[in-house]
Amino acid sequence: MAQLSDSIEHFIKDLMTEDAHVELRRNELAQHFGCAPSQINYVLATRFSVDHGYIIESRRGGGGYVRIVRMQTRGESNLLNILLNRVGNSVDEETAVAIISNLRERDMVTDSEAALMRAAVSRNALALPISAKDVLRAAVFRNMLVQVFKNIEEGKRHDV
Amino acid sequence: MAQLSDSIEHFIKDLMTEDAHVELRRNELAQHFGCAPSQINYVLATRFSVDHGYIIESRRGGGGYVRIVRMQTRGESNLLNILLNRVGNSVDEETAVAIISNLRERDMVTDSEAALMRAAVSRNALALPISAKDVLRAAVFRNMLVQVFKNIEEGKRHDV
DNA sequence: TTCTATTGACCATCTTTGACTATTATAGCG
DNA sequence: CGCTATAATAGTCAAAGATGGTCAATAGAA
Repeated sequence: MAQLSDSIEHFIKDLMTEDAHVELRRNELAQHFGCAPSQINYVLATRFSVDHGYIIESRRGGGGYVRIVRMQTRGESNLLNILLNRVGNSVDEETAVAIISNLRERDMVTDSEAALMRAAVSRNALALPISAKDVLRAAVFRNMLVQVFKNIEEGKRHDV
Repeated sequence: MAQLSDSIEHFIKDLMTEDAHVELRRNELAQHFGCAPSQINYVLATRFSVDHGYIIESRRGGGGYVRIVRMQTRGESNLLNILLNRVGNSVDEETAVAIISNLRERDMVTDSEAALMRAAVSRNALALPISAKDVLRAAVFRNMLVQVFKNIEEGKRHDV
């Protein structure tokens, strides 16, 4: 069944056969397919999620865009999902630190990056008068994990 | 998608590759880009703020000008204190992002590190059912700032 | 029925413009 | 020379324009 969503999905994937990322105008794409703009979001959410190995970035306003970035196609994208799952909605510092060490051992982050991540999830960073520290840490950490994997795919690790 | 604002930003930064400051006529620049003069102010406000590491000086009337100066600091430990102070107990995302881009421009963090930091302070990371997001962001961010400087100190930036 | 897909109304964010304001230099006047 | 009018600049701010995001209701497929 050539659903609209499927067509849009294939259209985008065709655009990505060369490059690991595309940038497009949500409204243009919607117009091209004669559908509501929010349909594009639906496709992105259901077919280009982190689980599927993609990351979406976007910007509103004049000159706005939606960028779709493909992450690993091999075992590691699976690793990201495992880690995100492990983290879930709440992690303690010990676990987070362990995961970071693991990423370092796999050489997926540099020493500096690992240190930065530890800084962000440390007790100290989250020493606030709120009780949900683990929840918070998980939210921050998840975001950073996704970022790490995106960097790897974009080949941005060996910069400067 | 070279936005007008982006073009103007790059134009100005190109002018500054040599010198740490440029002086220009607002109206001339606006005419060069075929836009309203106030557009220039918009670019200055959004891309050349103090948090981005620039200072704007200007003068009206005949022979008026706009001068853009890249801030310089004596020694990095001093900068750390300035930034920690700036962050204080609460920062909004915009400011945090500006500071991160400032660190990047000074080549004090790599692209990956900057991206990690952005991930940690993003709205998304802190999308929690608590109201004190800015406070929280400040806490996380302060910790990362300290770490950045520590990384530099330890000479660990130029890692594989 | 239940899961997936579509749409539309309403929201958030970023950019660009224009009308109005503020400041400074200079030419002309007394 | 001192004052004033005018011209030449730049600044502010709010409105309009240009995008994209969310979510709940509805429709369609399995």
